[in-house]
Amino acid sequence: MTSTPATRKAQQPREETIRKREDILKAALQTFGSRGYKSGSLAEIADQVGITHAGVLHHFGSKDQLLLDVLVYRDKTDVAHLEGKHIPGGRGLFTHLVATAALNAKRPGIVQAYAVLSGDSVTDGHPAKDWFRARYAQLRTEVSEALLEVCGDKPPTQQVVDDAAASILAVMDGLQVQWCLDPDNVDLARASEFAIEGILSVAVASGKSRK
Amino acid sequence: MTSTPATRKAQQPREETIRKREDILKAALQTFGSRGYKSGSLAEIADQVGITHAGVLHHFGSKDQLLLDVLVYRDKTDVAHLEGKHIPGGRGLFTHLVATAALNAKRPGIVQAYAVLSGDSVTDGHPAKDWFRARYAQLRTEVSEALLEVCGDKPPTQQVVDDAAASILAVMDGLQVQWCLDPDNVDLARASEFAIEGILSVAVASGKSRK
DNA sequence: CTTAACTTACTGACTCGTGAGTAACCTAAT
DNA sequence: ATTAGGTTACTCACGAGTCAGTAAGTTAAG
Repeated sequence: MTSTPATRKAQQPREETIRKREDILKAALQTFGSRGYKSGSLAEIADQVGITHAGVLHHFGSKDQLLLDVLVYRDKTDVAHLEGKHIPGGRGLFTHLVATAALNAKRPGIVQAYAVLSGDSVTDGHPAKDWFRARYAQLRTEVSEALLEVCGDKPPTQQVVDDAAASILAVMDGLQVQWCLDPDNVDLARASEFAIEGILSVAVASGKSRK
Repeated sequence: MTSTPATRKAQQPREETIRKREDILKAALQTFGSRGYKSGSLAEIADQVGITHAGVLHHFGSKDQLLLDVLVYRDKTDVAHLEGKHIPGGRGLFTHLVATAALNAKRPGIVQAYAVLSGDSVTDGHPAKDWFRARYAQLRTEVSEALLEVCGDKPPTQQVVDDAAASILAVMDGLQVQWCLDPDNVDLARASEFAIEGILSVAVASGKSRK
């Protein structure tokens, strides 16, 4: 099985193939994002890149695997357009989140995909449940750390930090759902900024007022 | 065709039938809530109440219609256990929301159903999209009105009211998703209370500080 | 009160469509 | 010559909706 031959180099696929795979990932994000995982068919994805559904399976092995690959691809490209490789910490994280919300208001497809797939992931036996759990756990940690940094030597209780971190992510996600359903009556960018800054200030204040 | 005989009264279905229909609705909420709309099959629902999928269709006509009926049923029972028939206004609304969050932490099934179905609803052509849109619109209005009432004669701007209302609903929904994925690391009740009170206080303060 | 006419609440069997995965084969590049 | 990147042609499974029939109840007439 694991006969990875040391003599043979890992055999990177051809340039063209890499591009093709990326095309498939884009198409899959589009399809899963707008129809959901179960309803999004391999055939529809394959169509978009001009091959058959069996061709897609050739590259990704199974539908489940494709979904997982789509998710990491989506994350990778999302971080990619940041100049530095990594998300900032401290106050910068929160301005970054606000900026992301503003950016998102201009790419409904991405927002819909996230709303659909994160909701999807809480169904029983969903293939991406672990992925989403881990992702949220990591995001909460990052936000918590940034929050502590902002508070300096007057940190709030651990509970407040945890609640604030979860709440900030929650409000962003929840607003995206409402915005997808009713874009004319929800101002995604503005409401996100209001809520993030609000929760942040309450959390920071909670630290300052401790004796 | 339209020979509705005036002589015959509208013929309410039998007691037993009403109970059966309710059983089906409960089963459907369970199934759609845990598997999603597309994956939840009529056969699985029918099994739970000891009939066949054709029997379910006899009562509800189509799967789409069943989903819609499930949603109104769920809302109805949710409000039912409130002593007064209607949700309170003013400050009471917010304590009610906090109480609901605490209650929800004890009924994971309901929470999962809501998380799954609201996410589901933003997919293209989803049968319950309009229903959810209308529901959120109404909830936002109710929260906005309650917020204005709390602020008294020093109301914030309309924008702040709108943003706060959407944010409060959003944070509740978002926390539910995170809690479904990772109940050990998210305290649904506590975080909901923190966020609701926090957003509320920021909004109220925003009104007071206006000149 | 009984019987006939009708309705309700189903079942079982079927159709029609869809969709993932597989296997065999083809073709072009290395 | 071999492998990567496909295609065509399947299979197998599932799921919604239709339909004919049936058993049980309901209503009205004699």
